[in-house]
Amino acid sequence: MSRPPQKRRLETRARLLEVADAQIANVGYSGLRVEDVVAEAGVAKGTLFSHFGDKDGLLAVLIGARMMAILDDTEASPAPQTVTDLVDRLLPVVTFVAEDRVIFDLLLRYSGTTGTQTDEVITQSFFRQIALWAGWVSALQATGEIRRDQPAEHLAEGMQAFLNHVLALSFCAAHGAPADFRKELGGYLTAWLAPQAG
Amino acid sequence: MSRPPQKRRLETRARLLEVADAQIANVGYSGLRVEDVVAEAGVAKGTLFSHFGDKDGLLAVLIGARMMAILDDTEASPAPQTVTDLVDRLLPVVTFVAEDRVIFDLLLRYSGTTGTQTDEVITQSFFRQIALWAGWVSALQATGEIRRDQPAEHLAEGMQAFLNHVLALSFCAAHGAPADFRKELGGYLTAWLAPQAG
DNA sequence: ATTTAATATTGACCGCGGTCATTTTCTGAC
DNA sequence: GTCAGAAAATGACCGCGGTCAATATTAAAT
Repeated sequence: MSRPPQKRRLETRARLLEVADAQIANVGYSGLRVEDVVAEAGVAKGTLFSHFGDKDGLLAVLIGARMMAILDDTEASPAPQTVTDLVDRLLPVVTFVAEDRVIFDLLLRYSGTTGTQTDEVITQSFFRQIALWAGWVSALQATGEIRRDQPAEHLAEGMQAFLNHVLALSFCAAHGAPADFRKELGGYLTAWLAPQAG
Repeated sequence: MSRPPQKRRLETRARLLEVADAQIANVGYSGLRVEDVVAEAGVAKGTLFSHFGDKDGLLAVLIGARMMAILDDTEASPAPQTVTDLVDRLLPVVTFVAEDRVIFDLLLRYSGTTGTQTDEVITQSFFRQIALWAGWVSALQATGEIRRDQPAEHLAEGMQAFLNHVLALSFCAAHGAPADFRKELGGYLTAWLAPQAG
């Protein structure tokens, strides 16, 4: 039958993640090459794939970890008091996602799946982010800063939709997302989240 | 200086597109292999890349053409009279985009760029679609079916944002988009487009 | 007709992600 | 200790997108 993973396997996995993370700091997510990772980690190619399935699986773990770190910071910071504050709170995530097209694509790909082994972290980070935003929205609904005619979770998912949209357009065009973020997404969101009668 | 393309080149390009389109009917967009296309077209590999840059460039032309065909049909049909009608009018596009993950990715990638040679068609189709939707929205704003506090173009882009979001989530989850389309996107859009005071 | 220069095409070659039968290493049973 | 069997790791191999210096074709100039 199936036994728990052995010590050696866990060490190999940790070393692969460590090496990949270090190399990404130099060449970026798009520039990462599997052969370089296994060479520096001192393992064979097949070993990496047996751990993470494919290259995206490896990246998903690293990206999920960074998303979690960003969410840790964000949760530690004070809650937004206005819609403008709320939009500003999204900046760290947007900046990270805009760092590399690969990040955007992978978050889009893994964010909705029920967690398997490889995409566990990235999936959790996604739901955690929506929950965090919904909490903010709910608080601002109470103060009348945000419309009350829709549930906070619904509005939070809408925020995600707008964010994806602007990021996608930003990747298409030459300009990076963070620079124009406040103008474009800010305009969408403030209008959309504004209180309304009925 | 630069001369206009020669007859032979145009013929080669047309043949490549023809063959690729036929093969896609069998194997789907994801299943298309460059080597098969050039083999059946009777040209060398490098020729294809000199025409379309990369595989995505070839697919972009074909996808753009299909988008244009869908838009032709849609424009020929009667204009929507209600928000529900409007949501229904989006179905042909959604069905097409959901046909293959590659379509979604490529539309996202090329839709915002200023037209170069390869992505010209897909870019035009994007702007045409937004303009078409904006026209519908504008008409429904006049009859009071849709909120008037934002310009029609703004709302049309928002529709695009929601549509992308739902499609992305649909690709992540197991269920296909068209089935749940009316429920998810319809819910978002009707609430968002509803008239409001202020 | 011949030359000339731009254009169009070729096909050998490469990079890199991914596979899989084989070998090595570990763990528990006796 | 040693033997059996599972887990882990190996490395030769493959598929396929993409490149590029060399070659062939075309159209204009003389």
